[in-house]
Order: sequence, then C-alpha cells, then structure tokens
Amino acid sequence: MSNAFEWLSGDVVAVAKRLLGCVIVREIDGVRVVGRIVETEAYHQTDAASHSYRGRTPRTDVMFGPAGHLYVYFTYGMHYCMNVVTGVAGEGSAVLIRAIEPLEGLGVMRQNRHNRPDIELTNGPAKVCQAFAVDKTLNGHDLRQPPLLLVLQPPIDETTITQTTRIGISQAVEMPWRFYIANNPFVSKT
DNA sequence: CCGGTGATGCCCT
DNA sequence: GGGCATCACCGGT
Repeated sequence: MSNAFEWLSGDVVAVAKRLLGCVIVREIDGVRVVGRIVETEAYHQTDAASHSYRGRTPRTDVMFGPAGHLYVYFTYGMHYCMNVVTGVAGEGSAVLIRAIEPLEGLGVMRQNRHNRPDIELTNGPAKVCQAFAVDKTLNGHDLRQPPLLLVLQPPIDETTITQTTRIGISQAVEMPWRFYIANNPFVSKT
C-alpha cells in the first residue's frame, strides 16, 4: 500500500536533510501562512539528547507513532517547538524544525511575533511555532491534513547543505545532526 | 557586537 | 526538586 509520507519513514538523519527546502502550509483564520524549511536537527531514541532516549512516556508518545505526524513539546516554561515524526511506528525518532524562510502570510507572522524584525520572525524553533501559531493543541496532528500541511519539494543540492553539531543540548553534544541551507539568512544564530 | 541571565511551567526522577 | 532541543533584554566593550 502506498502512503504519501513514505519518504519520512527512513533514517532520521537522511530525512532531516531531505526536509530542507520542504514547505509548511498553515491556515490561520482563513489566511495562508507559508514558509520553507531551512534548518533541521535529527533526534533518535538511540541518542542521549533525544526526548525519546528514556523510552515512551506520555510526553513523547507521538514521537514513537507513525511518520508524518507533528510532535510538539513545551519547554523553558514558555516555548513550544515542533518536530516532524519519522521512522516506523514504535521507533522514537523525529526532526526538529529549527528555522523557516517566510514565503506567504508575513502579516500574520508579524502579528504573532509582536512586530519583531522580519529576519527574526522564524529563525529559531520557538519563533517558528509562535509565528505559525503552533502549540500543544497540534501535538499529534497528521501533516497531510489542514490546517497544517507538510509539502515535499525537490531535494536541495547536497553541496549547499551544511552539517554541524546541534544547538542548546547538553547530551551527545558531539553528534553532527544539525543541517541547514548554507548562506540562508533565516537560519538561527549560532 | 557579545556574553550573561532571568523568565516560567511541566515532565520525569 | 532538577533540568530543560529557548528567547529577549541588559550592560560592558
């Protein structure tokens, strides 16, 4: 049987790279808010930095579910971050969306982001969620369905992908599982 | 420009 | 009760 999200079921690191350039389409009060993914990080249950490392819990349940759903978590008492679940059912893996290039609906993003400068609308994982109005109510959402869609795009040229260690973690700090589109101005600050 | 830090709630130990 | 896949602001340079 075929599945529109079969491409998400493979190795999480490969999927993290493949997600670069893919498009997120959000509908908020009838307005389309659209952007293209420019920075990602891979997380897997075999990796000490991953929420799924210590097993399946109420918080991480979605991460162990089928690929193509959204894993949203709350952190630092005030921020949400969003991940695309990858791998096969029962495998705890997901890709954190760290930064997006705004394409459409910038008025809504500016409003949601309290009129910050455009370059700061979506250049960080919690900023992305704020701009796209993503919170816990979308945890587990199927990304093939409105009001939040993930749309596959042609692969980014391998030579324009930069690979580094991940940001803001204290475990497995040496693992080079962060990817971004080189020279894109909307990548988060390091 | 850059490093340090306070805010703030929830999950897991 | 500790620690967080962060952000924005502050002050010194």
